[in-house]
Amino acid sequence: MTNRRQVRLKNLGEVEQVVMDYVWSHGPVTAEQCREALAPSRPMKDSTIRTILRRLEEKGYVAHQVEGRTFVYRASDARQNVAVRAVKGIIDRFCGGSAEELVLGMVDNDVLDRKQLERLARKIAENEKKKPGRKDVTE
Amino acid sequence: MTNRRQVRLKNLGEVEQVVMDYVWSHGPVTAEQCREALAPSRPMKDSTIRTILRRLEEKGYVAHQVEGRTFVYRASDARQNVAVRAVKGIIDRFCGGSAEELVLGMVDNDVLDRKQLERLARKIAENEKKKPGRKDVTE
DNA sequence: ATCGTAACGTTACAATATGTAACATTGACG
DNA sequence: CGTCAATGTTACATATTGTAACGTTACGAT
Repeated sequence: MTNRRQVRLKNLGEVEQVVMDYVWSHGPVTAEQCREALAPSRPMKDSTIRTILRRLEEKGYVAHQVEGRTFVYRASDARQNVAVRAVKGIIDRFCGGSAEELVLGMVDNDVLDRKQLERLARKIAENEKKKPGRKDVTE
Repeated sequence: MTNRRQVRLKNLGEVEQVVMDYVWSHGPVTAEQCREALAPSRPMKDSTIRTILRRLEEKGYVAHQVEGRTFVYRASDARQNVAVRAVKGIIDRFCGGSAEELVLGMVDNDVLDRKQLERLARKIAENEKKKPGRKDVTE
């Protein structure tokens, strides 16, 4: 069985978030590319962006590989999976593990409307017919 | 229409989380009650717990009212609503606002399984017929 | 009225997290 | 061999979080 335990990702600071957004939307980048791209809205010295990237790597958000003699950073995991893990953390901390209650709350709070939820249910159901029994634990 | 903008709640530290869990599960408490209840697992000096509660109030998680000459603290909002707001924050930061995508990801990651989702859809649909436009989460 | 004490007010301090960056080293290339 | 790009190392200010000492105040018993 695959390892279910996901590393608890630490929270991101403001700039760290900005950098991650860039990495997620642009794919593998070097520190310099990153710096230049963010310069208009967020001017940073070379060493600054490198520190950020290094810390993001320590936190597990990105990984780098050496290409020639430059570091190319890429996201360790898709944005959405990170989001899901973050939500998982919230569920553990606030809801005693009940995701169902949370989603119910999301509907009640208009984070997710009924139409969306129903559409989701249908979509999932269809998907289920085509490729049945994907890693589902129910019975 | 009522104000939809909720104050962005700051994250909780470890002890802060513990204290909030206590307040959420036991209702209004004084600093002393809180201290005594948590003492077994988390011994704290009187001034310590009071500092925590004060900070929680600054962060908007609790509010106090004076009862005689004691402060009685109570949660400003139900645990579940806080969870939902936290998730909302995640959606903004990671998913560009798409809650639907997030929930889909939750299904893919077994945070929420298909049966739960379908049950939710049904529940919501039923509820919709009886009292359309329900609001508020009963904790 | 006085005083002990419960309850709050104020201030502090260490550890960590976060943003920002200077300065040092090193290796490929002209 | 020297330059320069790219990385390595170290620093430092601010904010957050956990923990707590010390100060002030006023209710209630004597």
